[in-house]
Amino acid sequence: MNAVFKALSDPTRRHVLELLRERPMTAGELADHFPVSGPTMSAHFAVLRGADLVDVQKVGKTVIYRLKLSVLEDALLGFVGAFSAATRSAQPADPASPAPIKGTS
Amino acid sequence: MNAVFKALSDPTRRHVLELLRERPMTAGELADHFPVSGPTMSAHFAVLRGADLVDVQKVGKTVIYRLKLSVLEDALLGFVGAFSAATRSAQPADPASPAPIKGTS
DNA sequence: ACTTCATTTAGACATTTAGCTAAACGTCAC
DNA sequence: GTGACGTTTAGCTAAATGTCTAAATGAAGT
Repeated sequence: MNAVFKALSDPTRRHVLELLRERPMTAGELADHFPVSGPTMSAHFAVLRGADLVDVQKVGKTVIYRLKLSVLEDALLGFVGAFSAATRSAQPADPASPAPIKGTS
Repeated sequence: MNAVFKALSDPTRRHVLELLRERPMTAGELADHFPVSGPTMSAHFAVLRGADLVDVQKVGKTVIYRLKLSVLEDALLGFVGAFSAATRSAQPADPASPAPIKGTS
């Protein structure tokens, strides 16, 4: 899960995922969308693979990348979901009320 | 939004947010949960402030941090939400079907 | 005023990261 | 097999990041 957030911390990689959201694409096709070198893109792909966010399929001399949506959803929804769930009942969020602080008593 | 994902890329900072999910806490109280120095925690807090993920309130000689849930939700749900929405109608995700690739034709 | 406590700032250091070029690897077409 | 193409690996540099200790700041208590 850490790997997923690490992968998402780079704008280029997030954009790659957004492109893959529409349809699977080859490495070269993805790379065409960015002003960086091929090897740099390859490194980004490696990070996405390391986070298990993409599936790889070699077809001839091209490599097709495919989004693994469930992994992305599990990580992000799992994380933010815990917050929302736990907060529907607590968290006054009122700037005027100091709210109890423990430990510094 | 980039700042939010950058902030979330570190496990310590994610853990801080999870602690703040329960209730607001002072810097020192938060720091007690981690095996790193005070200044290191202060740097993490600065990143969270930079991402606008926390509110700060100085009370006497302590500083109270408060989670800004809406910012977290907007970033994460906004991002993953676009994926899920766009995908409910497309994305076969079937390993057996190559799916059409454009550009390499 | 002096001290003490909570937190941040400053400065240093090691590691990681994103980027590059050049070279290697695999596959296809000839 | 040779050459071209798509992609990755290797090796490098510059910048960013996480960590530390020491020092500065600010508020409270004596």
